[in-house]
Amino acid sequence: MSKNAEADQVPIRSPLTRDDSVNLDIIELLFFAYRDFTSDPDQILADDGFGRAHHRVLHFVNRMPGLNVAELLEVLQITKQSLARVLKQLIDSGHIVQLHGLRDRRQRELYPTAKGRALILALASPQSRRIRAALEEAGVAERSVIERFLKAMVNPELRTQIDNLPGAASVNHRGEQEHG
Amino acid sequence: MSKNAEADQVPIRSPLTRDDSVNLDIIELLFFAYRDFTSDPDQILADDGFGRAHHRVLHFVNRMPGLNVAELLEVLQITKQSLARVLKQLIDSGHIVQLHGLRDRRQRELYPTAKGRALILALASPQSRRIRAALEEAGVAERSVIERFLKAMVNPELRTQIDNLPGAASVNHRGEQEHG
DNA sequence: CGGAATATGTCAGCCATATTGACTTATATT
DNA sequence: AATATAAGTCAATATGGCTGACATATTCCG
Repeated sequence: MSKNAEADQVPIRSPLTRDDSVNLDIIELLFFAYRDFTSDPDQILADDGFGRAHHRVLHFVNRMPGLNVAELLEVLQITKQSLARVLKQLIDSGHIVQLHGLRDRRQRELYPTAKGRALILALASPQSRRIRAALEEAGVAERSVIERFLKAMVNPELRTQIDNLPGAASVNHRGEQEHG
Repeated sequence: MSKNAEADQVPIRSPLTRDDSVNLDIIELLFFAYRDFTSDPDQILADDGFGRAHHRVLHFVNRMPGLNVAELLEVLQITKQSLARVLKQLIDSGHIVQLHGLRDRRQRELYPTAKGRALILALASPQSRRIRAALEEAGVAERSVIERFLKAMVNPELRTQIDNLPGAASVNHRGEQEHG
């Protein structure tokens, strides 16, 4: 019953192209671009026995020092059980430290150490270089074009996450305004 | 000992911003954009008990019908063992069929069925819609700007993969734009 | 022809990252 | 004092990767 018993197992020989009403070029380019983009830091991370999950945690802790666990989970959109192992390793390795919240001692504020700051800079470096090279190579005069496009790709209800990042690109959309 | 015993477990309180010599905006936007971009098809895939790995296989088989297993592995940059389970399920479910190669009967040429073609279109639809909306919302007049940038993000030695795709965007670098 | 190389498939085990659900501990709120 | 909240933890499960080893069919080559 797992097999499909229908008669029409006929192979379709025509390639799906961009003219088939869907936007395959960019779909595909996003796949390739993101794959190679994320491959840069992998070697560096492997030296510490880390993976991409560690990278993301480290990134946002560096970006918003002092954020608590709930806020981090909100940004990453994962569960606390998923975060647990990764965060524990980053703390054990001395890349991140936890402090009790001042207002609320139940909360744990997460901060990078000098080691954690150094690592995220090392990880960002090749990615940044790749982006700079791509902008130049593609002849993109205004970086904001790319920023606006990428931001517009994000689910509207999650864009506040981006806006809340310190010094984040305050890229305006057309006709969209944030709500307090 | 696994713990870092150094004295400098001092929390760094200054956020890392774009001015810290690295290109954090776009790094971050790529993370958010890709996350939401890939989330679109997940619901549809789940209906068939599939995941993103199935999506990628289905995509490239639809894009280049008749490609063989080795070629597919080359494009996806994974091992045959990783591909095996996913491909088997897509064949069992009647989304993909295999034919013996004509020149070389050892090879298996992979083709989508009508069912497979229908599914990839269903998966591409929300992604395509998202891209179209983002281009408009960001006020991107020339789609080729985005295409050039994304392509330039790909490792040079892998760009031939993109160029070999049928009807792929023949995006020139260095701003020499031409459209279909 | 016969042996080597190749394309594919498969078995087994491992790892990383995610999930859900249930429960504990410390602290805050009412 | 009771309840709610923030965080941590244990257990089980799924997905999608990986390596290594080996089987089978087919092609290539001497």
